[in-house]
Amino acid sequence: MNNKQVASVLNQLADMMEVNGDNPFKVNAYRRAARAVENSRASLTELDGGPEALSGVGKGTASVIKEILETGSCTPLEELRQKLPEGLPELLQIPGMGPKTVHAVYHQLGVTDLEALEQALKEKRLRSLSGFGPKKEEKILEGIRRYRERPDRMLLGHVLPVAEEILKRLREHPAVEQAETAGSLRRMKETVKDLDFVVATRHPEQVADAIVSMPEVTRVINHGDTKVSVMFHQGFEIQVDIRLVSPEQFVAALVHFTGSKEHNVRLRQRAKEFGWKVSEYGIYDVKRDEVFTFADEKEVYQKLQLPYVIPEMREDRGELDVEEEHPERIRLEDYRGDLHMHTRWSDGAHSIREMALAAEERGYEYIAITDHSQSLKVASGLTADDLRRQREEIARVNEEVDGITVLAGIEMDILPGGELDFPDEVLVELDLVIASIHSAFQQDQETMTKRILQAMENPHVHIIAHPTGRLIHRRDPYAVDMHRIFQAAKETGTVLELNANPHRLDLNDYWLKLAREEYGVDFTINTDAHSTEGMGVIPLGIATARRGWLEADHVINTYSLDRLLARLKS
DNA sequence: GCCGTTTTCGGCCCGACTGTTTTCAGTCG
Repeated sequence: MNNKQVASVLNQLADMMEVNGDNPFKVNAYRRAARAVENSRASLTELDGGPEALSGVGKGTASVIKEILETGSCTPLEELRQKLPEGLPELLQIPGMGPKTVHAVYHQLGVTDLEALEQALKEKRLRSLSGFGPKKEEKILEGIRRYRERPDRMLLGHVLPVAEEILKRLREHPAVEQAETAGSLRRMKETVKDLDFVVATRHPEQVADAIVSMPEVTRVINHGDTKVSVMFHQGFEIQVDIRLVSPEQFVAALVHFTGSKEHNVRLRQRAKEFGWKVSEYGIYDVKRDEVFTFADEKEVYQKLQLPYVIPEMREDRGELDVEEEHPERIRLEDYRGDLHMHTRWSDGAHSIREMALAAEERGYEYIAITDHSQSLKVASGLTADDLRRQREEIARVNEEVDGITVLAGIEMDILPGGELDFPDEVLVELDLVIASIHSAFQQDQETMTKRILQAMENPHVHIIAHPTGRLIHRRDPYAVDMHRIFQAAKETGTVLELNANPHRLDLNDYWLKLAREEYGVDFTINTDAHSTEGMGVIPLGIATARRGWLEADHVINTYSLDRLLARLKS
C-alpha cells in the first residue's frame, strides 16, 4: 500500500462518517490526515516515529493507518459499510445535498440510494421533514438533473484559448481597470470545470451587461452586481464565472478566487494567529476594526509572514510549510529547445526543415527530431536504413538553416518483452534516444516495470517518454511501480519526460514533485509535436512543471547546447 | 479526532445565498 492508496481509504472513511452524521470536525480530522499522508515526502513505511510524525495525524488516525498498512483493511470503514447502504455516499455528489440532508432522508424517509431519493421527491415526501419545503424539493430535483448531466472536467489545453479570448475582451472594456483569470484555470490544473475571472471596475453593472450580451453566451445563470455566470459556447460549452470587485479589493479577491480551497483555509488559519480575518475583501484586523488592502499578491503573503506562492503551487501540498522564500520555478523564458517531435518521415505533418524553421521562430536554440521506430507500423516507424538517410537530411538542414541546431534522434519502442527496437550499433549513431511504450499496455505491474527498467539500463537510452502512458479521461496509467522507475532514473542518469500534450501531461505534477524531492531525478519537457502547431502546447508543460515545483535546472531543455550534449554523452 | 509563542480544553476558515424560518441551518465555493 502506498501513501496515495492509504489516503484514498481515509477519504472513503471520511465520506462514510459524514453520511453517518458523525461530528463534522472529526470527519475533517480524517480528511486532514488523508491530505497529510498524500503530501508526505516520505513513504509511510519509512517514516521515523510512524504515521504520527505527520502533522494532522494523531493517535486515532495513526492506528487506522497502521491497520491499513499491515492488513490492507480498515475496520471502522468495514463497520460503516455494514451499517449503511452502499448507495448513500453517492447522494453527497448531488448539488444541494449535504451530509445533514442525506442523514435526514435516510433516517426519516428510508432513502438508501439515488433512485429511492427520486421516488421520494416524486411523492413529495421530503416536504414532510422539518426544515424542508417545496422549494427545497425543487432544488434537489434540479440537482439530480445536473448531477446526471454533469460534463467531465475539460482539458486545460482545450479551454485555454477560449479563456485567453475572454480575458482579452474583458481587458478591452473601457470600464475595466484590471482583469485576471482565477480558479483552477489560473492554477493551471490539467482539467477545469469552469472558467473563473476577477475584474476590477467602478461600474460593475456596465461590465456585467457587456458580458451577458457577448454573442457566444447561450444562457445567463446569474446576473448580479458582484457576480455574473453564463454558459459560453465556442466549439464546446463551458460555464464562465466572473466576479466584479472594486479596484481596492482586486488583489484580495484574486487570491480568494484563485484558491485552492485548501490553500485558502491555510491562509485564514494563519491570519487567525494574528487576530485577523481573510476574506475576498482584504485582511481585516478585528481588534482595530481596520481592513488592509494590497497592491499585489506578494504583499498578501508578506503581511501573513508566509513565503510567496505562485498560483500553480497553491494546493496545500506543503507550499506554506517552508521557512524561507521559495526558489524561482521554471519559466517559459528558460526553455531553449524541444527534444521530442515527429515529421513526415513517420506520422508527422511537416518536414524536418519546416519543424526547424518553426522552432527557430519560437526562439529555440535546438530541437531533436525523434520519429517512431520500425515496430510501430501504424505510425510508419523508421528502419535502421531510413534512419541513416534521415540523418543525411538533418545534416543538410543544419547546414542550410542558421540559428538552430537539429539533433538526430529516435522515439524507439520498448517491445513487449523489454527488448529495444534497435541494436546498440544503430543507437550509438544518434544524438538522442527516447524509449517509450506503445504496445501491450495491459501487462501486469511486475512485467511492465521490468520492461521499462530494462530499457533504462541500456546506456544508449537517454529519455523515457510519457512514463505512465495515461491519457486523461481515456486511458489509465499502465501498471508500473513508479518508485522503482525513479530509483533507476537516479542510478542510471536516465531523464524522465514531462510530455506537454494536453491529453497526456505525463509525468503529472504529483509524480514530478515526488520524483524530484525523493529521488533527485532530472526531467525533460517536450511537446511530442506532430506538426509545427503542435509545438504550441509547451506552456502547458511549463505550467505542469511549476505545479510539480520544478526549477529550471531540473529540466535539461533549459541547458545550453554544450551542456545538453555533455549530459547526453555522460 | 487534532492541537497549543495567549490554550491540555475548547475551539476547529469565511462570507454569500437560499429556504425555511421568526432568528437560523444547511450548502457552496
